[in-house]
Amino acid sequence: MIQELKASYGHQFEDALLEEISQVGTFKDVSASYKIIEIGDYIKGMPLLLSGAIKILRDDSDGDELLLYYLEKGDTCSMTMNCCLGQAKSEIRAIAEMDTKLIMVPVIKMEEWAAKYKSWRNFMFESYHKRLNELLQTVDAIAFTKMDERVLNFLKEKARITNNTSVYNTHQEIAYELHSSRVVISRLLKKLENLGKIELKRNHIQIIDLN
Amino acid sequence: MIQELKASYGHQFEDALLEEISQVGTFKDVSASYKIIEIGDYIKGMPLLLSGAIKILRDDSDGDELLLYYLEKGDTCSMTMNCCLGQAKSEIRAIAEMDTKLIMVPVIKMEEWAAKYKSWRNFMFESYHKRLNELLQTVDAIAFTKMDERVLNFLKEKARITNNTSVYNTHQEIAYELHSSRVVISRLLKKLENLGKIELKRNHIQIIDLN
DNA sequence: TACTAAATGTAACCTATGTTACAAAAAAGA
DNA sequence: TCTTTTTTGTAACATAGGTTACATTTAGTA
Repeated sequence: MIQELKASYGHQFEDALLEEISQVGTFKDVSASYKIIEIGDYIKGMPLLLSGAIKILRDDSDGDELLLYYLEKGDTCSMTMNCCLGQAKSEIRAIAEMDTKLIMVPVIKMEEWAAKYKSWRNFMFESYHKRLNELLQTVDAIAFTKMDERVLNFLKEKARITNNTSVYNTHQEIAYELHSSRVVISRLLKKLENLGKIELKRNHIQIIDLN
Repeated sequence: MIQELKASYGHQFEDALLEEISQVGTFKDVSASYKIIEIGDYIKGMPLLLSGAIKILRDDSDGDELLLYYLEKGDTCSMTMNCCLGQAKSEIRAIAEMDTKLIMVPVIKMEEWAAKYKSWRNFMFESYHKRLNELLQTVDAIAFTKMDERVLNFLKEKARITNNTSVYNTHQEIAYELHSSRVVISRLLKKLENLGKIELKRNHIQIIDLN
């Protein structure tokens, strides 16, 4: 574990901190589409991502879903950090987008290390910072851009995250994550196909050129 | 200044910290609709609100606007904290919603105090926390609720912030903040009037019952 | 008071997106 | 192979919200 920890966080954390993390943290290896956190869950630990990716989703009361952003290697979940301070229940759902390795750190350590290690403080602030900006981009996307552009951006981002020019999602799944309907997504995807940007297959979408 | 500072922050900051703040902070008294931060501005200080309220707005590239949330007494701007770490340019616009008193703290102090004072660390984390949640609510509003409900919520929130049952905005101004058009807002306000929830006057809206 | 500018009301129309319904194609099982 | 389920394609229609255009009202001010 300590090697993988160093590979992802060695450049920013002191050895003493890395040591402490490996002492109290528990290693987890979750497979794709495993549900890590559900809305309303009480948070027991703070995840430090080693590899893979996690998608963070928001629900409304009617069960409608919306993709907020992805977490990747070196990231942690600010929402989790949130829960340690104020109310303890999760406001979001976290699902492994692919096979993912992470370390769970007990929440009590957060505060302790914030006092003790400058690098940890910076890490926490930077995480909040990144997440705020990602949420801002989500706001931009839903407030200022239309669905066709959002579909395009979804494909781009998903291809980047998975490092694959094929996106393995059904139209229905994309509709859920963008909070739209299957018919609308099929329609827009067909347009993108006619523009020569993608090719539609069953269960996946082959990306040709998204520019 | 030290009295006003204590009134707003005395319960959460140690005396030593309060003392330091009053040493290095500069007191500002800005009047309603004063533009405190513009998008692209370089941030020189971190604002601590003593009284009044500030609205935080997001723009897209075409100049379209969107109200993100309000800051009130005891709040600070997480976006500002952001700028000290990563890139220094502001992603948002901040405008005084009413006459507002605040203290500007030099950004260098942020880091220093985070190491020195536990209460300051907590304050910073809590600010991020609050802001993340407020952004989440903004996401909810634009993703999951329709314009009529958003108008209603705007009126509620504005009335709460200003502590006044009259909302002094033109329909055009509301349209800007909700990223809609004047005609649409007029239409929806008229519906609310017909429902007996409000009364429309020139330049302001009298709230009757928003439930 | 008369003129001008700002704010509001309203109709008619347009467009993006969502909904319903059903057919066709592909994959998975039996 | 035959049957069933999942996925995709497509038409027809509904609706919220945006746009244009113009009238009316109100407030400021010359």
